[in-house]
Amino acid sequence: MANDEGPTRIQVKNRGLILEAGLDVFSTDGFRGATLDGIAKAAGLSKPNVLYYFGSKEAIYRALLDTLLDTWLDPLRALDPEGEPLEEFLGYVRRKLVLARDFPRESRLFAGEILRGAPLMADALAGDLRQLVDARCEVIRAWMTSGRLAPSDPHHLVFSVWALTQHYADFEVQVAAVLGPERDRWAEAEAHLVEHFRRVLVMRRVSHNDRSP
Amino acid sequence: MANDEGPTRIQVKNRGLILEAGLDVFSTDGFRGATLDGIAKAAGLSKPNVLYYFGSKEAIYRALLDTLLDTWLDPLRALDPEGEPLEEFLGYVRRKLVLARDFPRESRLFAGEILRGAPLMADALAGDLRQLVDARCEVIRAWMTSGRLAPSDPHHLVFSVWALTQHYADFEVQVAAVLGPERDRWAEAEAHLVEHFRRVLVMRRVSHNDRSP
DNA sequence: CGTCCCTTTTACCAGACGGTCAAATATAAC
DNA sequence: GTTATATTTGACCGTCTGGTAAAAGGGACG
Repeated sequence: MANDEGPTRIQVKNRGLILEAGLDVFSTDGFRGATLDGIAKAAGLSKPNVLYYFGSKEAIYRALLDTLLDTWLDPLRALDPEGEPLEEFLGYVRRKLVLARDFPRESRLFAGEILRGAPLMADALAGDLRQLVDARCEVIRAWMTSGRLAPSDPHHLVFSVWALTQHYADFEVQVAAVLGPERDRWAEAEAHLVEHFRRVLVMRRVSHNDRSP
Repeated sequence: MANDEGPTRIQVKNRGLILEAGLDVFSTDGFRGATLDGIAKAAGLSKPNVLYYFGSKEAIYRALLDTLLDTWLDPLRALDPEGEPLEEFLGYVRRKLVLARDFPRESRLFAGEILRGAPLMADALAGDLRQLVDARCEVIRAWMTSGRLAPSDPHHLVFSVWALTQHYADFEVQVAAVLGPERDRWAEAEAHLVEHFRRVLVMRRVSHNDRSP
């Protein structure tokens, strides 16, 4: 395996199989709930063979988390300071929702890690994540102070995007149980969220009797 | 233990200790991640002694879940069809947020169970939960059709309350990492959520140029 | 004091789990 | 085909885990 010319075809294939299987198992059972035997079976390999590619169960989990945060933050990263504020933000919401819809296992893996106190991600959260969020929040704040978006706390606004989009992936069984099998959860969610954030962010003309009965 | 006169004082005390310890351990480690030894140690009892009160690890977990859903739905149940719609709904949001703030372990326990596909709660979700939600959604829908709340899908509106309030409990480490230690997460969250839902729900006068540049 | 029942502990088990090791097998290079 | 290396396997180990059995405390009541 110590090789000058990078990974073999077989290595690429099997590492991929293992990561895929690991994503399946870790996202449904959590780190402690997952077993090497389970991952090995899901990958179609023997347990020692899995350990030949990843030295330990934790190594597989870490490898998954490493790529995860980056992908997960792409929609926020893509928020363009030069664009039209409202459409830019709604685009962010849509991209985040698409991510949740197309990669629910990744969403649940991430959720499980955070839920348990992020033992392996604390650094990334306080580092890369916080930096990116702070930077984008400054952009949003500028949009607000220039009167192009209704004012509110940018950080909590971002939290609300995370919460609302990931809810549909992380708590899918609950959403499905309440809505029933016929309704198209994801289509409804997109319509609802876009309208929601439109109402939250569109500037309205000040009207002294808006809140009177 | 088969007794005519209900549980002994000592039974009440120890069952309480075990449930409290179980809540601690299950909410941070999940069902599979939790161990009887861990629960026993947290409760200050020996493992067989724990099993004397609850026949199995799963029995402790079930006992916790059984009481959980009811408490968790109280704020929604308390929504009064006769009240003033907007304040009634905002009151619901506040009560739900207080619950998340004061009982984060319960929130995480619930989140973990749903995240893993709700193997022990599927019935409750499709039964009691769905019934209550459907009923309250009818109330909200009536408020909307009578023009006292801005129209939107009541079910997704309820989801958004769940998502936004529980986010602050379930992903507390992430919120804390991004906001830093100084800011008062819960106070800010309340202000932000109340304003958020106000904007979403307050009827605005129709204005043909609201969305024009 | 003795008896009954509730409670607690000590010792233990069978299976699961993460991981190791050496041998066997496949693959590529010459 | 031979050799060197990469891959795969079966057997195994120490530990952890949920759960059991039986016997030892302990308190209320006669």
